[in-house]
Amino acid sequence: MNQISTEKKKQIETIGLYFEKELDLTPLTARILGLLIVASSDGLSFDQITEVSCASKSSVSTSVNLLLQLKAIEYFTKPNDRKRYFRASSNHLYLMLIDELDEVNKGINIIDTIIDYNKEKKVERYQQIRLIFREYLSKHQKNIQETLDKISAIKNN
Amino acid sequence: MNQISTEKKKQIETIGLYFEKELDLTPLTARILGLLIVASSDGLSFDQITEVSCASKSSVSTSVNLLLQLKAIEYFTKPNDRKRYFRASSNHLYLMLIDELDEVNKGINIIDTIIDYNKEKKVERYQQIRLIFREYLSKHQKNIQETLDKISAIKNN
DNA sequence: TTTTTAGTTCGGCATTTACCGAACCAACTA
DNA sequence: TAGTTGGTTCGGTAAATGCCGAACTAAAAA
Repeated sequence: MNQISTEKKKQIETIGLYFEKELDLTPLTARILGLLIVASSDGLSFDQITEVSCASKSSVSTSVNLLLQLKAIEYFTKPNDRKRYFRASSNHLYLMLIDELDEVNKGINIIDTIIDYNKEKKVERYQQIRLIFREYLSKHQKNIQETLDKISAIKNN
Repeated sequence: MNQISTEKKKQIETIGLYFEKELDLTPLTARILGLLIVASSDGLSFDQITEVSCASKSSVSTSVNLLLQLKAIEYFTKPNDRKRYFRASSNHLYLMLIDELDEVNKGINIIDTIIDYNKEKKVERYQQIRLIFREYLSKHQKNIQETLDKISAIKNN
């Protein structure tokens, strides 16, 4: 990762923006995650991250520690090398699903309340749309749960 | 909507927080949407909104106009009454789905890129998780698309 | 015609966000 | 032991966000 192509930089940016939204990360933290996803699985050192991300050591420190805490990234060491090398784990996908499931469950509670409010109201068409949306949420919930189960199965070998 | 129970206030808050995240609204704008969802379909006047939401006229003006523009709410008038009455439309659900579809499509592009990067890398387990996640996104995409179609069908009577 | 009503516009301000630099520390190295 | 390496901590700050109040406007009412 000495040199980095313009193409890859664009990809890092795109991936960063995506995770920034999905995982509620700051721009820099998301960019670092993007970087470590795109980077080779050999990992990047702290210094390489600061260099490529064009950020200060302190900011990188904060971001990296947050990502470690979220288990979105992990580190390893090499023999005769004090440095830690960071790489993306696959846990950010799992994390996103957990978050999403939580959000969907909230959504289900809310839509159920709203449906209940409007049980015998006039605007029937709206209620119909709400019920369709409710069905969508149920399917979505099931899809997430099944995916989480599959991933868990792999994690536990 | 002269009096408003503590229970309802809590619900408005909860709904507000939900739409704040899903539709990227400011706290106040989201609270107003929540309020109009919970309120009776008779609608609330501008003044009632300012009163219940405890916000300034200027802030309410900005928020209401944004929600109108998003078609998340709509207004109607009563004979011999200059006021506009606002109520939630069902379009916020449609809006959320459009947003979500867009996000899912971005996600699919990204995960495909990542899968491609790691085609012949060592950490096979990660790749497996990525493929499972990819499958989840496909299903999710299909679910959204089908829901949008159903809602469209109703909208066009 | 004057006043009131129903809202809009715009400048400002308090708070929060996102990042930085400088000082610091702990462990290894010469 | 002194210096270097690999980070961490913490105070500060520029910019963005989110809301407000005061002044304004267009239309209706008196």
